[in-house]
Amino acid sequence: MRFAPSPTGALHLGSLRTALFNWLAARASGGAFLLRIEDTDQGRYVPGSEAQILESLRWLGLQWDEGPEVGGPYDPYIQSLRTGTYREHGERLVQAGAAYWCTCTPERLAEMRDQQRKAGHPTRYDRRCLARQDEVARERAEGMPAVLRQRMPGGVSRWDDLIRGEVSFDNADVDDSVLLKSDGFPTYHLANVVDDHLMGVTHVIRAEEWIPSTPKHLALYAALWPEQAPPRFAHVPIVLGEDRNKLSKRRGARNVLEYRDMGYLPAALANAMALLGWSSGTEDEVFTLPELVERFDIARVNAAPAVFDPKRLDALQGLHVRRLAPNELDEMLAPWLPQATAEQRRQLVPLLQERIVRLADAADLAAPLLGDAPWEEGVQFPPKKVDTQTAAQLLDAAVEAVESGALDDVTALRERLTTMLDECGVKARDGFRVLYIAILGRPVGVPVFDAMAFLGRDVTLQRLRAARAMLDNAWREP
RNA sequence: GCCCCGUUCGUCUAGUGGUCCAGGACACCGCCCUCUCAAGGCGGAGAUCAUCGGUUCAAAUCCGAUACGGGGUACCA
Repeated sequence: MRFAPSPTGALHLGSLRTALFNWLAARASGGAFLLRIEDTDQGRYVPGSEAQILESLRWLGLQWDEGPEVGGPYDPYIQSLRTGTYREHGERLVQAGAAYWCTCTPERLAEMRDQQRKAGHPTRYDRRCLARQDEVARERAEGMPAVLRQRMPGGVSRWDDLIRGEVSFDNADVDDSVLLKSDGFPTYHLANVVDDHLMGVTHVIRAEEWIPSTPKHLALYAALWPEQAPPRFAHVPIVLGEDRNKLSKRRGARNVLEYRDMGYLPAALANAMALLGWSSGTEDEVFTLPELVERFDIARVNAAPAVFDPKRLDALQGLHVRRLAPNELDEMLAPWLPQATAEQRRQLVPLLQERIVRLADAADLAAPLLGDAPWEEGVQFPPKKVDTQTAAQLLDAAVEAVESGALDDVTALRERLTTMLDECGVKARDGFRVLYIAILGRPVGVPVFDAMAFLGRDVTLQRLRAARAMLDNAWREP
């Protein structure tokens, strides 16, 4: 199984899923996962994108068995370093009568296609150069730019797609594609087939957009290695955005590294992507990577395109976060809470684990505990259903209790204050909002008594008194 | 234009001729729990299985046509 991205940009969710399915299929069957960089288009090459792709795969945990950096028996795994091989195979195709040189200009081709379309015919090369190969050879010798074209055989192409079952094409509808460009680089069709064969690829798992060119690949395998069976093909459906179009950067699709930087867990992202088009067949849906490997079967992948739902990713992410052992989460949170000491983080984890989705959420939740707690813009104080007098009384009682060491037993403190509020006729759920605002600066957040214990006596008293002072001010300026 | 692929709740899906007047998950709504927010538990609403026709005692499941969606049609991958 191989994943063969082209370095024309960062790794997006669509290609990520293709990579994931390849990796899972390889791991599930004990096969090798091979990574190959298809950089045969010099015009579209984006510097740095290759490194980004590798980093994305590594972050997700999709380790490749052969490929860049790790090497392997068929090194190099970068197509721009293998151009000699492609030319040799191009030559072999010419000898076998399966390819021919062509010197037609782009202008002529465009005009030809125009007319074919107008006449209601499929657009395909008219083989003008095939009929004048001697002349073309002369032109090439004179330095005229030329491309090598595949000579598509007649008949019907069919294959048993692992995902779609039998697919067939009338070869008369398939074009004589360019195999070697005039700059000497191969196109995908040639490079891909040659490399997959030479590298021993047995299963080609790629996106659906390759279905129409599979007949070309099949013809190439047959011409080059007539004795051997071509690899099996599995064409996975496209991932769509919420607008039902193919995910694209322009429409706000993010790349893998952006999800990492937002604080998603690699396991959650992989889980969400696996569930797009695949299901275990049971009602379980939350899986780690090893659990996916155990259950994955490429034949269970759906043929229909799937819409990516970020809400589903969030839900899965929450479940994965809660599944983590406290010390695992602790470790993962470290980069997000740089100002916290190891001990503080350890105390924070139980308060955060059930409340965060993205790891980045931890920073917001913990902010009032690790630094100042400025009051949220527009916060109502005292809050609804709590009169100023009760709020003052509550804060006074809290101050007094904390002064006499109540933070050693916050449960008792809570009970005391609850009783006090009862006597004032205010429900605890309403009254404690006063405390939330005083301590955290907003009416919601981590449990306030735990927060006070975390902050310690001095900071707690300071914040309670500050809130108390606000009430006095409010009195003086009605 | 030509070719190919697809079509089950808003979304992801289960379902491979009878056990499906279609099951689960996310999202949504309600209730419970509760110091807030979450988390968790329970419940609700939500799909004439794209449409039409055929095969069959029986069809979401098999066949055909139509519609709609998507992909391809490059010296991009």
